[in-house]
Amino acid sequence: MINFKNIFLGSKHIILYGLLMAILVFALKWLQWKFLIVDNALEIYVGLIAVFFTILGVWVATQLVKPKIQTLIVEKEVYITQSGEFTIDETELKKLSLSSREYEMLQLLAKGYSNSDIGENLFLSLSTVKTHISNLFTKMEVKSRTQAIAKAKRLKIIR
Amino acid sequence: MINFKNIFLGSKHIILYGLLMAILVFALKWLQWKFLIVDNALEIYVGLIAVFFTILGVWVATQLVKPKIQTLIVEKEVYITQSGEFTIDETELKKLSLSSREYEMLQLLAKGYSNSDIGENLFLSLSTVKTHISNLFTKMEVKSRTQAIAKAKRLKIIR
DNA sequence: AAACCTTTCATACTAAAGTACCGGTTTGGC
DNA sequence: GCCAAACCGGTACTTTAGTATGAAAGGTTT
Repeated sequence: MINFKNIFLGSKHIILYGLLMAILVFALKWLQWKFLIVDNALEIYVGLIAVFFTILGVWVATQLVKPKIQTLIVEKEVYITQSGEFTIDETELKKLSLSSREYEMLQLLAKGYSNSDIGENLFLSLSTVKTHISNLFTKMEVKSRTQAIAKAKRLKIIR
Repeated sequence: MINFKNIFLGSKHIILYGLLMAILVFALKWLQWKFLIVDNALEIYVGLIAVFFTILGVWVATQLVKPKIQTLIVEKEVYITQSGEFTIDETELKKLSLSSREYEMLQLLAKGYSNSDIGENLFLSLSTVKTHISNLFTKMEVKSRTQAIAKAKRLKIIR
């Protein structure tokens, strides 16, 4: 996991700090100019003191400050075998955009019905059954009823 | 999870920093003014500078310290769909007394293979495949490949 | 109203599946 | 060695499946 905070503090922070120091120096210089209260030696001295004690502060802190604790939550996947409960994959089913008759054909196909069986069951002519099944195959991109059954089961669109 | 620290450092941090610097500048100016009049107190001035920058250094360091990562493992339940615990009904399979080739045919039938597909796969002639499948149908007491597939799945003799 | 999809049915045809019967080889058990 | 079963392959035939194309009725959407 990327720690944005570290990146921020690791590089930009230091740059920012340096810049602020530079600005401070210039600000002091400007103030010095403006108020003509001049004591260059003192400014340099104070600046060195500042830098030194800043570094000292950092060093002291790194030696004494307790390390921060960041909690990283890791999800461990526990697999639970769910017995039997079959659910139709509605997403996959909608993708195919089958008509109701076509889906009906598919269900009966999977039951092992022949074309004439289906016709007799749904009171349709053999021609009609063939037409529906042919269209079904086109939509499912298969070439035979057995392929249709295999694919339908794989996609979980029939039980 | 929202990291308040990032928000703080992201925008308010800079403002705070600026404010601190402004205060510092004015403080220095004030001190400079004061101790130019009260000359002997240079040590106090430098001391204050030292203290201030030490604190600043500590503060910077605490911001820079790399957080120690504590890993917390949380269990997440994942439901895996049926296939995990499918077992072939050996009893039903033995009842049919299929030969190894016949059973092989059945498995490929269920995959949606055509007779010629099977032939090419197993390096058998179409005639041989037909013979095996025909014998398979007789043993299974079915009349078509789709019926064979349906029955085989019902009896749980194929996956 | 026109365009589109679904459903129904038809004919004609090709491709594949399935049956029946045949011959031959191999393999494992008695 | 013999027998039964499995295995491999073939021919011939019937049946079923699948494709192509068209047509008509009904519903929905634009």
